[in-house]
Amino acid sequence: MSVSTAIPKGTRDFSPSEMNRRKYIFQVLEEVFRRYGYLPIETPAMELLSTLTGKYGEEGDRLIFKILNSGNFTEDLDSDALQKLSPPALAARICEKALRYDLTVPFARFVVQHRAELVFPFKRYQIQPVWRADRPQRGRYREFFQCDVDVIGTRSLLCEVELMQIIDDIFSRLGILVNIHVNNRKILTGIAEVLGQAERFTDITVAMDKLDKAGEDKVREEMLQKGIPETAAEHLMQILRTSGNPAEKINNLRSQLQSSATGMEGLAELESMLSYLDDLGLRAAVDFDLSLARGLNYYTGAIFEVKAKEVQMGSICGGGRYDDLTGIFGLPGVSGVGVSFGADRIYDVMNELKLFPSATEGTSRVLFANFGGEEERYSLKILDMMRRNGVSAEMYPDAVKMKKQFAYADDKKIPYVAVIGSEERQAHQLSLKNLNTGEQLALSPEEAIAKLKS
RNA sequence: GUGGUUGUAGCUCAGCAGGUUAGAGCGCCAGAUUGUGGAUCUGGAGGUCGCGGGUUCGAGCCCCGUCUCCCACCCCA
Repeated sequence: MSVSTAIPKGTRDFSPSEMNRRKYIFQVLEEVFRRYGYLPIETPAMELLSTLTGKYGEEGDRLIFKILNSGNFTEDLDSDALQKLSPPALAARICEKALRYDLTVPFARFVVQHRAELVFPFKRYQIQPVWRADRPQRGRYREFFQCDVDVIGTRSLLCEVELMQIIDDIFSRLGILVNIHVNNRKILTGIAEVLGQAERFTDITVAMDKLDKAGEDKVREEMLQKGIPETAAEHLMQILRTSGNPAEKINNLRSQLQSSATGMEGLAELESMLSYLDDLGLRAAVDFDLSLARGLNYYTGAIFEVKAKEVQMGSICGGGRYDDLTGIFGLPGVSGVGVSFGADRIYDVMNELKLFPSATEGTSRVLFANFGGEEERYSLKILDMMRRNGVSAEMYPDAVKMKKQFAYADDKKIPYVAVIGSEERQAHQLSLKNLNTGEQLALSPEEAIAKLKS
């Protein structure tokens, strides 16, 4: 009777070839992040539950993985309390830790905690897994990597512009064609104000966000259900129908949102950002998408979302500006902006489109065949010499049939096999066979190294 | 949290109206004269048909329960 080899729902093992491809994505991200002046940090997998709750909206709170306290955690609970407490209240009593849900909130906590040592504006990147107790499906995992870049400590719109450049840079390097959707929470606030429904902001944005997926009727229906007056819903629909290129949309909205100072400010910000981008000329298509809202309720300014053009998949990158995320940790008035790249979805997209370069398959450059005895000892020396000269090399550990050793090289996609039998050893040579072309040459160790490094 | 779907060899799946020792392809292992792979040929190993119960002379196939997988909604990377 053996224990099941199953792993928790929504988690995955990664094979060597998958890891090679994943590493490739991380390398590209990291290289670009560094090129724009961002530096790495890491934070723990778990945070105090109180650090995380209340930052992601009601839905988000439910999806936080909580960690049961150690010891006798029911000690101060009578059975009555167990029955009566709501799930969140009970969780607060018996769980003081939780797995991180994203990297932005831990980052805000980090900034406040280490503010004395940091140089502001602080630019950091962070590539770590996060956990969500969501129900898994296509492109959705319970454990996945986020790759965040954020600047905190400045309100400059140049940061938004820079993040857009980073997004453009990364996806063009990876070869993924994308649409970048942008909007501004202030514009959404303005719309809610103009509708006379400022206090229903969240309900309105949540409904609006579904526009492209569900359609007008469903959105209208949801709003009425949430108790928003029909006239306001109708007015919203009219505003959402604003069409044209970004500049036209902005102009059109200006006349509609005149009475909202916040809304006008959002439009000005967006316009300014887009004009910088016009100068810089991004490769990706940038679309002002009025229905883009984003559920994370800490965003206050610009918001972004990136979707792959050729694959049906949720967003592969998203983010925005948050004005007061550090406030709750005791440092008010510090504005930041950042985006998060979803490495796992990017992987899925690239896999589907076969975008991984063949170099990511790589392993050793050369396999030394093992003949055992004196030849084995001699081969080991040459092998060591290869490694000291920067050639990734390995020797088959057993002196088994050549057929089997060659098949191993073939399976591992090792391009060369070095054969050193008694003849080669006496001649101080090795037979180097290229498995792709079938060509086999008798070379000195030095010549072989030169060949393998080319 | 809501709705739907799936569960047979390591993988992808067949399995006729319930009837004898459950199949295929791929993969794996071993050979085709002992220093050369990816091809071909030959042979072989491997399954308590998700789990529990029921109906039946008899169940992979029917019924009930349960778990699981995947998909969609919600939300998001």
